[in-house]
Amino acid sequence: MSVEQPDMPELKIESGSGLQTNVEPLQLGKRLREIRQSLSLTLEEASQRTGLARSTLSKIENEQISPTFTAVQKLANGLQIDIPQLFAKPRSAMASGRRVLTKSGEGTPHPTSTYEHELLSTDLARKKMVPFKTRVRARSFDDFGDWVRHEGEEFLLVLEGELALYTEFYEPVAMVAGDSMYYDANMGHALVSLSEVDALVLWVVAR
Amino acid sequence: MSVEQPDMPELKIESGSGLQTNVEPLQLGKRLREIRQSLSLTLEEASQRTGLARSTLSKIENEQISPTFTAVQKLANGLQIDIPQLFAKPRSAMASGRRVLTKSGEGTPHPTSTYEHELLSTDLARKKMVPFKTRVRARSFDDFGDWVRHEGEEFLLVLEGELALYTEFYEPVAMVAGDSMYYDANMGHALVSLSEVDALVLWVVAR
DNA sequence: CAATAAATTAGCATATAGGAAATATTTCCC
DNA sequence: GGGAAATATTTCCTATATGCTAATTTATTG
Repeated sequence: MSVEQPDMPELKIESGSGLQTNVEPLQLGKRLREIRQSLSLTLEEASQRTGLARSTLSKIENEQISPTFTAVQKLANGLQIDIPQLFAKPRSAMASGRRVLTKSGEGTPHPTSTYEHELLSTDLARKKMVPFKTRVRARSFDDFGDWVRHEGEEFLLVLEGELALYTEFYEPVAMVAGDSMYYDANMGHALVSLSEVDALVLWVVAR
Repeated sequence: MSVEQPDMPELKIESGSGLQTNVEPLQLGKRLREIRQSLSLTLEEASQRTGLARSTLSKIENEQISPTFTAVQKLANGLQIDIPQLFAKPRSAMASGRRVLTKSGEGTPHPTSTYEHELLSTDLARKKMVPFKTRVRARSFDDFGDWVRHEGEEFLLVLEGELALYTEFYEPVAMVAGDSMYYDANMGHALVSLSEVDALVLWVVAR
C-alpha cells in the first residue's frame, strides 16, 4: 500500500540552499561592527568581554583576518549573541511587508485518504509557519498505515466536531470544538473523527 | 500615556541566552562528522568538494584544530549546508515528545484595552509558535495608540464575528469567520471588530 | 585471516590568526 | 584651531591553522 503522508502536504519549506549558487559575501566583519556598536561598546570593552585582543577585533571587523572558530565562540559568548543569529542574513533582507488573505473555503485543496486539507496562504513563500484547515475523514486509527511524523512543532485547534488525537507517547485524548493542542511533530500523531460528521481542525506547522 | 502592547502578550520567547551560563561545547567537529556521514562521503570526497585537505578535515572533526572562518565557509559551501544550520543545536537535543492540551476557555487570560487574549499552551516553554485566541474589543483604529509591531510572522484566523484588519502598507480589509491572513508582524497591524458582538480570532505568532 | 579502503597521525613548510605595543585617527573640550 | 583623551588601526612577533606527503592505525569486506 502506498504509505502516503496525510499530514503536511507538500511541505517543502525549502531550506534556503538549492538554487542559490552565489557564494554570498557574508560580511561577518560588518555584522560584528553593527552588533558591537548597537551595544555602544568600544573595541576595548568588547575586548574585555570577549577575551579577544583589541587589535584582533579591529582586524576582524575590517575583514583583514578570518577569525578562528574559537574566536567566533568567544565573540558570541561575550556579546550575548548566538552563532546562528550572527550568520543569519540581516533581518532587513527578510520579510518586510508581506500579507496574504485567504477567504473562507478558498484555500488550496489537498485530499488524502484520511484527511482533506485546505492549504492556506499558499502563495506566500518562505514562511515560518504552514497553516491549513483539515477535515478529518478517518474514523479509526487503523485508517493510517503508520504514525504521521515530521520535523517541527504543530499547533492544532478544533473548529468543528469531535475527534480523538492519537499520539505516540500518550493515551489518545478526545477533543471538541475550541480545544487546542501543541505538540512536537516528530512524535507520531494522527486524528480520528468521533462524531457523525467529519471534524474540522486548524493546523499550523512550524519547523 | 502608557504605550502598551496589545499584541503578543508577554511574548518572551527567550532567545536562548539569558540564564544559561554554560559555555556550551558546541562540538562543531562532531556535527561536521554527522553531516558528512549522513551524506555518505569519505574524507577524500569531502576534501574534493570543500577544497580542504583530508588531514585538515580529520583534524577538524576530531577537534584538534579550530577551523578558520573561511574554512567553515568552504565547508558550508561544499557540503550544501548553511551556516546557521551548522551551528544550530542538533535537533535531537530539541523537542522530542512534548504535548500540551488546552481545553476550550481554559487558556491563560491576558486582557488589554483593545484585545482580550487567551493564551494557549502556556506551560510549554521554548516553543516555536505562540498561539492565542483573542476577542477584539476595539471598535476603531484610534483605540490603538500606535501600530502594533514586533518580530516574526503572524497567522490569523477569524473564528467568530466580523472585523477589519488594518495593516501599515495596505488598505484595511474586512474579514469574516473562516477567513485567514498571514503577514509579517514587523509591519504595523491592528484589529477592529465590525459587528455588534466582539470578533473572536485565533492568532499564531512565530519568530 | 587477508586484502583493501578509510581514517588518523606525524613531520615539515607556509600562510595566516592572535596578542602586545606603537602609531594613527577621531572626539571632545577649552 | 589646538591640544588631550579616547578610540581605532597598524606593526611586529609568536602561535597556530592549513596543505602536502607519507606512515600508521583502524574499519570493511570477501
